[in-house]
Amino acid sequence: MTSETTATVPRGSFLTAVAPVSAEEAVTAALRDAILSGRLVPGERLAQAELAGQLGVSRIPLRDALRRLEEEALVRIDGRRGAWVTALTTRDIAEVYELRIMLEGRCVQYAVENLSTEDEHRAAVLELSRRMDEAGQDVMEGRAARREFYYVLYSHAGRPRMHRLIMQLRDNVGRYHVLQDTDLSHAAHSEVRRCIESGDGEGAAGAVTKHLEEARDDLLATMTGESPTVPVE
Amino acid sequence: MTSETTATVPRGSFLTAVAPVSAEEAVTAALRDAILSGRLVPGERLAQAELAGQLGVSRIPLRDALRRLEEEALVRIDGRRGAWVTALTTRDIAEVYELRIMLEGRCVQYAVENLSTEDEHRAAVLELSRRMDEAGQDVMEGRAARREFYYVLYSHAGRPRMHRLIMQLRDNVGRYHVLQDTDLSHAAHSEVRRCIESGDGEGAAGAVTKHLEEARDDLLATMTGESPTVPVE
DNA sequence: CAGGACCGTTCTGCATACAATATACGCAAC
DNA sequence: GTTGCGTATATTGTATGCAGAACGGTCCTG
Repeated sequence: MTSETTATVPRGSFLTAVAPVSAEEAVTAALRDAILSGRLVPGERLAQAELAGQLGVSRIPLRDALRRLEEEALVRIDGRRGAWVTALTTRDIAEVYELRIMLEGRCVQYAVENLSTEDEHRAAVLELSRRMDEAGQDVMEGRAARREFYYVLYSHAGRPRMHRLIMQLRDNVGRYHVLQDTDLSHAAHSEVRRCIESGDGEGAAGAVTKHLEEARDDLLATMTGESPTVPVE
Repeated sequence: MTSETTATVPRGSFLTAVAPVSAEEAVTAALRDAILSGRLVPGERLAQAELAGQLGVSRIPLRDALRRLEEEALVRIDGRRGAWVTALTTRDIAEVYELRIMLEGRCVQYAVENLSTEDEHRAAVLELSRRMDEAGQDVMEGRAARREFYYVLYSHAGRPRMHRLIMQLRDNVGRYHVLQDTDLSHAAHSEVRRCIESGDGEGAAGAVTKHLEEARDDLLATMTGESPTVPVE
């Protein structure tokens, strides 16, 4: 009940997976995927009528999707003037990483500690970890595998708000990474996996924190040299 | 449509921003105020047509308002079944306070440090602090004053995401407080004010953290004895 | 008498249509 | 040549109408 329904949305310029529940949800997923994958670049204008026509829906669910993505900070809606794909400045990036470091360290610690007493869940998480390591060849596939791994891992922290927040922050900065730090990430993820196996929550927190600090520094270093991320206006 | 209804809606208790902008924004403010003030209690059903009629607008802006409040976790929308005012469990309360403690300690420290070099802004914040102390007689007025004080204070941390997040978390648990901890709060707020005057960021962080821990314990103690906060279904 | 299925009602989600506002272009005045 | 204003266009926000799903009640059946 997941893949066959892609035919419901016709001329999908950007469209990968469609949720079969409501039009708004399908449009949200399509636009989110387009933004995260980079097909819709930061600063790009999002015209309601144009997108609605491309996705084969009315403007109402599309507006709802834009508003939802605005709450996820992927889209910026400015009064009656329109909507654009959010463009982050280096200051924004730094803030997002500061929040991630605060939240993810704590979250992964809770998750690892909880998993130490839930063998079947831990096995599933470790299976995702293994798949994450294997899918390192393709760039987008590796990114999706990492996202799913941490999504499931953090879901075991027993803190839904924290979990949701972290994933939003991840998605926000993830599209800015140029993806050449795979080896660096690989080491950090292996460390996290060992901590899951040994039930070392604090160790996992330290590994995640260190990994995030390195990723932040790496990203900020690449950004400072370039143009300031497409000023929206 | 009727011009009279627009006058009833605003109720701009805290000056967040600007004047009469859109119907959706007015409806959002009205519903948010109703939820935070307790006129709409947790678990209450929110029917679109009924609320739209009461507020004098169509169902479209009202739907938008409900979706926005859902993102603020004040409303829960369940598929095609309807919308309810969010009811928090003790576990939810604990998580929200854990997040607040993590975020607000850091945020107030940044704010106080930044204010130490911006005299005019610091004066404005201290003025709000004074007004907060004076308006302690009326319950709702005191709550609004506290909210505005921390809103403005935290806005000087230079971290808009953190600021927005904190205010959402505040609003979520604020409506559950029974408001008899005013003297306790008063001492904590005085401590924060002294730290603002002296530029002691770490001291402010400690005061806020301690205050939040006490407020959390107080709220959880009152909730455990009572009924489990209106189960939604 | 209890349980389940059918049907009417009610509500939500979506599409279409209309109104209002921001933007862009052209023209005139300085 | 530049600046300010007025009009035309484009785009968003909102209202109304319609289709489909969820809920409640009633009737039928074991």
